[in-house]
Amino acid sequence: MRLLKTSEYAIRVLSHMARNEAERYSVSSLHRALGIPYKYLGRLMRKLTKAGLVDAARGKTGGYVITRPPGSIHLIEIVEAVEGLEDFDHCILGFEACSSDQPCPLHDQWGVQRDSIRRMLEEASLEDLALKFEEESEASD
Amino acid sequence: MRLLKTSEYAIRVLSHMARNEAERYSVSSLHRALGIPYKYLGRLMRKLTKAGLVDAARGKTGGYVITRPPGSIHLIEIVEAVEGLEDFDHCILGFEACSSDQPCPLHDQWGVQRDSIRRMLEEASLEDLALKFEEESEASD
DNA sequence: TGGATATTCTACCTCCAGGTGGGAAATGAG
DNA sequence: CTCATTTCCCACCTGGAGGTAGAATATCCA
Repeated sequence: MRLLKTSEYAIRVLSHMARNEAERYSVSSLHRALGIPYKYLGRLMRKLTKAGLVDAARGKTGGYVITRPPGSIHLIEIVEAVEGLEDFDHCILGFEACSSDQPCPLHDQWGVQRDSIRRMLEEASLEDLALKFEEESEASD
Repeated sequence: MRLLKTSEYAIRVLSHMARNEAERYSVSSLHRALGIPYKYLGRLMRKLTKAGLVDAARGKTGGYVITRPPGSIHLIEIVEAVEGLEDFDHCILGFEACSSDQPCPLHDQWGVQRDSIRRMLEEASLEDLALKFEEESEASD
């Protein structure tokens, strides 16, 4: 009952980048700021680039930038890009045929839970997260 | 956002066994009834034996039997025996320090979801599942 | 007593997430 | 031009989930 670690990483990276929308972040600066393993982070950023969430520039002044306004990027999109959403349609008891026609004993209950989680990820934007993080760092001053 | 396949297997096996509380089920009969890979199922049954959920008997009339009344065994116990409950205390954004004192942006929302799922698994017993399965097989007659 | 049927054990295998290492290729600064 | 900094691409390693193979051990029954 959790996201893949890579999805967690992706959300943390992007909400960090959302605090300065226009700034170019290098892998090494993100690594220093967030403590995510350097090499692994590089591969993750490439993945986010291919997914169109960030833009990459090589060379000395290169780095990554968010492609769209943070308010328009919701967590569900990040999760989808990194690990896909297949598991959100998965029966909690693993029955292939489970559906509203042929429901497993927990079908309805689990459906409510799953939709609720999905809605949470659909409604939370990077801007929301970035703002909350701002508040926290101000509070700790 | 799903249980391990092994937890799904375990729930299916045990709710099947719950339909005839006193019967001894061999691995091969469970394999035939449920389609779970034979050898893998053997290892799972050994695990459930060590967890105390079933009792094993060797030899010609041997097999497995549920140790306690199905109404007293809840899904959360099965999940705990197979995959543990660590992930149920895990921050949705993966922050180590995330707590009510130092909440991540989604801490409260995710807490509600997580507790709700946990409660579903705590309240559903093997007896409940077995009864529902009975209803289904009657309906398909 | 011996065979048939059952659990049990050890050892492997494949696949994927997570993580590491070495070097390419691109690009701006000096 | 040269060099440092960056992204990019390659191969590899580890651990765990899921799955398979073969034999050892225990028990009933004829």
